[in-house]
Amino acid sequence: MGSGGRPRTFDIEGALDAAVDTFWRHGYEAAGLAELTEAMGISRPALYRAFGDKDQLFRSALTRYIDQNMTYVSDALARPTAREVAHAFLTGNVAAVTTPGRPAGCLSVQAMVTDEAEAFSLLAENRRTIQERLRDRFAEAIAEGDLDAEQDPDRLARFLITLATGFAIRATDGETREELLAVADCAIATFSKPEPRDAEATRHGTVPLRKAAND
Amino acid sequence: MGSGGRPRTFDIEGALDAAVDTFWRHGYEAAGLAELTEAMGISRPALYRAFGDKDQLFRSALTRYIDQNMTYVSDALARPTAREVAHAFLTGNVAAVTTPGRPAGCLSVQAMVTDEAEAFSLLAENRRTIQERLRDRFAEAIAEGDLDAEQDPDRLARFLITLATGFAIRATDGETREELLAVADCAIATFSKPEPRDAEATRHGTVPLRKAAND
DNA sequence: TCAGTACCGTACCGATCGATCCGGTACCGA
DNA sequence: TCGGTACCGGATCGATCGGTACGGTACTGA
Repeated sequence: MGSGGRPRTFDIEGALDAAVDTFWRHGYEAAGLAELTEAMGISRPALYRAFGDKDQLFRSALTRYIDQNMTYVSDALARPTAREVAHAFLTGNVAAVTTPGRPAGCLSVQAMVTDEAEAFSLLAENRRTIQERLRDRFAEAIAEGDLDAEQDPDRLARFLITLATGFAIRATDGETREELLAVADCAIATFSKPEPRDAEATRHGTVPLRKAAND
Repeated sequence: MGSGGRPRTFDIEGALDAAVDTFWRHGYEAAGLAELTEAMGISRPALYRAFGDKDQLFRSALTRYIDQNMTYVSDALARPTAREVAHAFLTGNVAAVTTPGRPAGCLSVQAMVTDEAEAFSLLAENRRTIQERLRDRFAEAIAEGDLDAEQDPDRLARFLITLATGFAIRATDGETREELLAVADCAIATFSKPEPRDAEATRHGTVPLRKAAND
């Protein structure tokens, strides 16, 4: 029983990186097999042998993209205060979507064009996962007294995710890193501390309202 | 020489509306001729005779979409205070991207997948135009004393556009209108008035308050 | 040496893409 | 009545889509 066979003649991770770049630039539908194989430097059958089909290749590429380009999410969540979490998340996102030498925007948003394909659910699921991690982190911050108790963790998490998603689109519109960072600063103000002595000022800076329905 | 010819047998505006819906649901690339012609109820050659080619059809559809579904932008800009402008813009956008019976999201964002096509520039240009109108409006608000003079009109406009763009994506992720409205309320707090002391009625933003002092 | 295995890539598959050819038809003014 | 014109749509175009069949090759263990 032979365990061998002809060895692969290309670097599979290098090829995957090229696939990430291609999907990132053009999205799922617009990235054709011809473009993919040319960027990856391999033949069409080699792609199918190594990665399955186009959909599986995209899933592999998305996983690698998340591992390599969204580490700022975990980094942000590890910050000690809610305000720092929000700040690190937004600035990290801006940096990621405006990295020189890489395609503008975010693969998770850029590829969303997939017309009700299976891959679509992966992207929304990724955003939902990050949103849940942010929400849990802000709930913790409230429990610790780090964040105003009147704030809704779910709403704050949604706020950050929505803004970050907007950053990805705006970056592909040509917005610069500095411009997006300035926008991020607008949002940080939402994450004020309880300010026990001057409660009224805190109340002014935030907007207490009906809590969002969560499902 | 005859000026006539066989009359068109379909409603060209109705067909265009169907095209808007199809592009809205699937984006530019994913909306195929077969799907378009079926939705529009006309044959393929009829489409080309009436609208030119696919690209020109999309431009016509985008124009009609803007005319019919983005009136909230002009409405928002006409509000008396900067805070009301911001509030009306964001809530109007949320309503537009979560209208029951219509596709979730925004055609201008959904169709952005067009792989460096000419149509792409139209979409970014549309966002830039709106951003400029908001910026001018906020500059005016500062001049009138309606908005804190330390605010940057350009940054505020960018902030709203970015958030609205994010709303469009998040709506297609399945976020509900209420959830997005709650997020919008987060952002309204940024538009504070020059004199923070008398600001008490910042509830859920439904009741915009005019500045008690002069202007 | 030789069967087994997994890689290689040329050439090709059916389906679908956007776009058009062309014979037929309905309306105009002369 | 008739030439001119513009719309009608079935049939079809070449190009490209995602995906594969297949003959050839390089490595394994027996």
